Amino acid sequence: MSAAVIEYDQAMGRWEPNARGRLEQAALELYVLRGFEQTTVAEIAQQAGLTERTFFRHFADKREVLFQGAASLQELLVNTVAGVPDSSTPIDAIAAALDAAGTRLGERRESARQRQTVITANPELRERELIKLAALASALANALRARGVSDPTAGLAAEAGIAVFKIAFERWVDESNQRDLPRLMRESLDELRAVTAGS
Amino acid sequence: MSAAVIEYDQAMGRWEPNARGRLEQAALELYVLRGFEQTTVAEIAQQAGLTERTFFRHFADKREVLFQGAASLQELLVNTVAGVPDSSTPIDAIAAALDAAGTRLGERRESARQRQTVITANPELRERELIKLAALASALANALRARGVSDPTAGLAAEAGIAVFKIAFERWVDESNQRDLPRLMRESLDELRAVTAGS
DNA sequence: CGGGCGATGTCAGCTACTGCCATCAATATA
DNA sequence: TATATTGATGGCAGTAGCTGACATCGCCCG
Repeated sequence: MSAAVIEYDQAMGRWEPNARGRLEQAALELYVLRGFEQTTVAEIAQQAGLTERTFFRHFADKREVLFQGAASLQELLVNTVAGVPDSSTPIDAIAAALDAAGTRLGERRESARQRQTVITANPELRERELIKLAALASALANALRARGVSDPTAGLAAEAGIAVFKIAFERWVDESNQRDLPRLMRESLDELRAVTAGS
Repeated sequence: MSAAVIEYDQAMGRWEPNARGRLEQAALELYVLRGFEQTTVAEIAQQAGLTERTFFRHFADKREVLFQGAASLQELLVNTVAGVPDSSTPIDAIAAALDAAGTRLGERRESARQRQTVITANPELRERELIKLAALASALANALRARGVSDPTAGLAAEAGIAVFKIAFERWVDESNQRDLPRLMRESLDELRAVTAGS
């Protein structure tokens, strides 16, 4: 199933709709096709029928175009933590957030895999991914503090949650197994509980 | 205590000793003085009495000059995990590694603080720091697997260990408290145990 | 119909980073 | 002692990411 490669090029005038979306799609296609480093921003812009300068008005840099979903994922995590019953422990709130994230990300498996293949193939993109995950951890910690969780605990619970997220997502991507992402999240969290208890 | 600002400049000929060390020192001084972004590689090289081209022969990029200690820290962690008694659990091995790392890093507190101030002030440097920490986690996971720890557990224990490392180091840097770094590592690990057990 | 306004184009410029080749100094070798 | 070799450095040109300044275009609003 080859994704349709749509070319816009110079024929299109200005003000065709959804410039940002066209740039995103063009970037992903080219990153998959030739690799991240071998793709220039000028090429992306050309394929989207725009100029390089316009690309940088929509995205802070060449990497950021791959991480547009991060903001809404962060919002999902924070809202989930905020919406959990008052009686819940910090780790329960984290578990709920991981479940929500797993459900959301698990929906479009193939596109997630494709994107992740591009990212893991390039150290610069790995760096960007890691700082996005760190931002998620920071937001989770804040959400826990808003629930009254005290400071070192909030940070640790958030970091531990993101660690589980990373491991579960990694397993989900490279294994060709049947377990879905929310299940892997729960299993990984249980394994973290087991390993920290062991001593 | 102001660090002596040594200038080499054009007067020095080639082949003055320790070019790499001079570049490191010049870079740190300028990053502290003017900030990372406001410092050009040409300026660093000039202050070290070298050229920009030579800088890039010693360091892969402008950020890498701040992360030379990472390799030896990774070695320390891996060796510590490898040297722990066979009877130890994974989390014990991690605890030992964190203790060793805390002792090592705790020795030069002021220079660590200075370096960390530069890093946290700049997102690009934060990204580099995070990928170095991810490399530590990966190396830790490998060291655990070499001890026979099975796969999801090894990765989770390693990630959890690095999470504790991050939190403890952060506390050590911004608080002006008396607790030393190894102690903060132990306390943070205990808090992680407590939070994961809660549910 | 005209003027404001936001999105885009155009252009010049800086800087990080690389490849290629020349040059230098120390060391090995004849 | 003279010379070849070698490793580190300099010099230079070039690419690409990214930015600032200004012009231009199309839409909307009065």
